[in-house]
Amino acid sequence: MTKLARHARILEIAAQEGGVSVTELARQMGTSLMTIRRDLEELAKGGKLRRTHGGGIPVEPDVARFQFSRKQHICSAQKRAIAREAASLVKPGMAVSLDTGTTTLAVARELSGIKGLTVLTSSLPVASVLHQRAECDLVLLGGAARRNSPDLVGPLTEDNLKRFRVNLAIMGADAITRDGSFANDTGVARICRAMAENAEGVVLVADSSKFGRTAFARCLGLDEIDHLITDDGCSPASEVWLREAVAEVTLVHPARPRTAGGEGEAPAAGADEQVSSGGGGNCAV
Amino acid sequence: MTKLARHARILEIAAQEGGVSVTELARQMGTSLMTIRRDLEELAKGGKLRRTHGGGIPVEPDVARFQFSRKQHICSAQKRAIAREAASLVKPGMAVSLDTGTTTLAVARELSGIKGLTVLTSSLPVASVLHQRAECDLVLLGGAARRNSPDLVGPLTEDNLKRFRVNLAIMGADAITRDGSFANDTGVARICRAMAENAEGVVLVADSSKFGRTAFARCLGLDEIDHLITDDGCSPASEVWLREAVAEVTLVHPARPRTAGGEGEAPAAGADEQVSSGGGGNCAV
DNA sequence: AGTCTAACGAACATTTTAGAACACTGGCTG
DNA sequence: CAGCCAGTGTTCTAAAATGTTCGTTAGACT
Repeated sequence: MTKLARHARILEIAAQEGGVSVTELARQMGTSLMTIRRDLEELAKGGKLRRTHGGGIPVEPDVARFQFSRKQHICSAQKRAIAREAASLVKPGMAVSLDTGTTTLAVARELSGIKGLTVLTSSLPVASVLHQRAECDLVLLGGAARRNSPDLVGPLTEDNLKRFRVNLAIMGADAITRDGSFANDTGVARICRAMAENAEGVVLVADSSKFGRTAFARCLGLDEIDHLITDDGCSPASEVWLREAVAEVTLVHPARPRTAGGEGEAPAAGADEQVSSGGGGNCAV
Repeated sequence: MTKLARHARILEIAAQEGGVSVTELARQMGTSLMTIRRDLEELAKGGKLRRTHGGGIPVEPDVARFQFSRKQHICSAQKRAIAREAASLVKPGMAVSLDTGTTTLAVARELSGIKGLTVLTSSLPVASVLHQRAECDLVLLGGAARRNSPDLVGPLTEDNLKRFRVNLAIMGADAITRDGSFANDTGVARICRAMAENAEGVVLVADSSKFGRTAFARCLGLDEIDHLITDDGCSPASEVWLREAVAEVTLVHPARPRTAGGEGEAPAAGADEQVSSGGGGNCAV
């Protein structure tokens, strides 16, 4: 085996496996360790590989990243609990649409593992979470990219939505009042309405901080919402009118840790950076 | 698993999940807790991660990332030169469409600074590069997300394309023969055709390694291409039939450093170009 | 507020790897 | 043919990485 052949093979393996080890390569190619080291050194010098102790890894994997404002750590425990509840409504094989927002993003994270899903979304973060999940068909709605927000709006998005029917639309809101759910952006509100129109069931996910505040654009009337999922932090008064107007209301209790997995989630809204020790349970976003 | 490989993985998980925990990472990577702690310490020291009790959170948690295959570094000098040449065809105020591929991605990078652009794309990396560029209106075509590639295909994408007319379609290819340009994916090929149909001008960007190889799905005939931009590594024989079939062909010289403006280079039609006779050169992909 | 658990980080022991120096091989050129 | 040279293997020592133990401390629970 010639040097160039080894180099090519090393790069191939590195790309495929995500990394190579000197000892493993030497064994595989029947050469000495020193030879492999010299190979790696050369490849690293040429920028084709990143050298590590004991081996090498491919150069920076290419990522497309969409950055957006960082306000998402707010109410993370509540959002996580709400998201779990919402995800429990999604059954294998369903088609669901997710609109933009931090809470729906949390839902997307919880959807992993549900098989045979088809997900329709206008949110790039949601798409990013579900992309490459083997069990999920992902359809990204077209549209104009909002400048400071990684999601798509506009007539194209709305028209695209008309082409699909989903079992469940899971949507967020910036504010909820007796008059319905509201968003700060009219484009987003229109998407929200379009999603609701093309879904059998409409689920609204929103932490309790959304009650009693107000936002610019109306999305949905409370009577259009089939199921509202929020946390137990809303005022008793709100709960009364909610239960009157919305077909089904679920209050989740984020503070109370759940059995499986053992996640002791940080309770307070102020504790934005707590990563609890337990299982992977740390949804800082 | 080596140290750097772990570091990369940790950052990846942190970005995707919104946080990591020491115990979880140690279990997942089969190392001791202390090793993970030292990893996190190092990452935190480098500013790549914020350390928390029990784990860490990404410094920029609010990022949508789409990972894709790591072959971008291949022929990067050629691609860059080609991209510059292609970008020089784009004038302020134009509407252009970009299809998927590493070369078109390079073009997107070179487009920054051109004012008043409207860009239409089915590629998430391209979108990510252009997103938040103040001078650019970005329309992402809807569609099904391809599993191992961060781009969108399918009937929705094709239909969406029909709604727009652009001045220039800038497209890549996986292979180019006398029969035209080819892609490895039929969906991508269809998008390519749809883009060409709705554009006043069609520019094909492809490094010379694409010649003489073959790919599965045909995109465009050579007569449908208004302008082909490639590097000087293609064989003289290829150059002959290219110039016969394609309206305009530009060969760029990546080795020869260009002046700052990037536009000064002559189209090199008659210029003495030392074309390496080796055929595709050393470009693997 | 007090107690208890889990995480932390320092110090040390152990294993693995790096890299320099030198020897060997086979093909090539003068 | 001798010499050269790139590539390779071998040996050895320093350095790096990792695991383990243990006293300390930050958070979580009551």
